[in-house]
Amino acid sequence: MSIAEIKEHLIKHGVKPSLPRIKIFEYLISYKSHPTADEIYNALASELITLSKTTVYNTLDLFVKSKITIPILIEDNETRFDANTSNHGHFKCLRCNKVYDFDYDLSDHNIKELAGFEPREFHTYIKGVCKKCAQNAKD
Amino acid sequence: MSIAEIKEHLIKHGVKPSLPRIKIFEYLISYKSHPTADEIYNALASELITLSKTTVYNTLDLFVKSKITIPILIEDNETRFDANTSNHGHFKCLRCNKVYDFDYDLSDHNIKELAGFEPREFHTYIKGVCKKCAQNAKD
DNA sequence: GTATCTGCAAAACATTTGCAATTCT
DNA sequence: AGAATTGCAAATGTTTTGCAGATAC
Repeated sequence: MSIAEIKEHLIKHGVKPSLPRIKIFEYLISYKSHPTADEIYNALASELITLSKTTVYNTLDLFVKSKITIPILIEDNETRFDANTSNHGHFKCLRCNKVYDFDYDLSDHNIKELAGFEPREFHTYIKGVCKKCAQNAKD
Repeated sequence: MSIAEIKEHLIKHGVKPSLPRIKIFEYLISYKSHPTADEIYNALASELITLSKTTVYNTLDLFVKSKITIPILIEDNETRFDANTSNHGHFKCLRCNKVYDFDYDLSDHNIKELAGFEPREFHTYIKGVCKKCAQNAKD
């Protein structure tokens, strides 16, 4: 996604495309590392030298409310963020702590017990050991 | 589960059955409300008048390590706990904030993209509006 | 020129840590 | 006594809030 496309994307979802907002969104989509607010702040602070963590938090809150970013609650002491809002799963490696995406659309599965509930968001998380770490352990 | 059965359950999983531990575990299984550490503390403080939050946290950590309790990370500012360790899903109502269980065994579904990953824990969360709240909105 | 956006400093809140007191065997 | 458990007080770390200054339209 180019800067122009990011701007359009933000505007389409009612978010005024200020520089911090564009940069934060760009970071989310180009690194796909599901960063924390702190990681985003550290990554961008050298470029946006007046950036504050408050703005990072404000911006992420705005993105979540505007449905262009979803919070990933896979670890209890940190919230991670993902600009891929399509239904998919997250896999967290217990060794290297990286968070990977995987294709899985929970909403595709008809969960009979939900009868009566009106679902809005679907979240699928798996924890375990990733391929790389499992391989390293064997070496 | 009776007190005697709770004791046995704790011992079987390597947890010495002290009074705070028994009471905290009893609270988890009898209320099934997926309480936070704070809610557990408030519920038990009047009975166990010397109870501290540290002990609640220590005990919950011990339960999680001993695999007799799982942390529920459905909300970013709170960790909830569930003594039902079988694979199942959680539904959080965005209106009344209650967390409900539903039958869903993610591990039953063969997730092809996981090839190479070694899964250990499966978590399924859905947010939306529960039956009761949806009904009230119509009244 | 008014509304929005940004960012500093302080506050809030859940959780963790260090360590001393207590309990259990 | 010795080991494990408990609990107070302080620290930690993330996120939120109040408000003032900057920016945009």
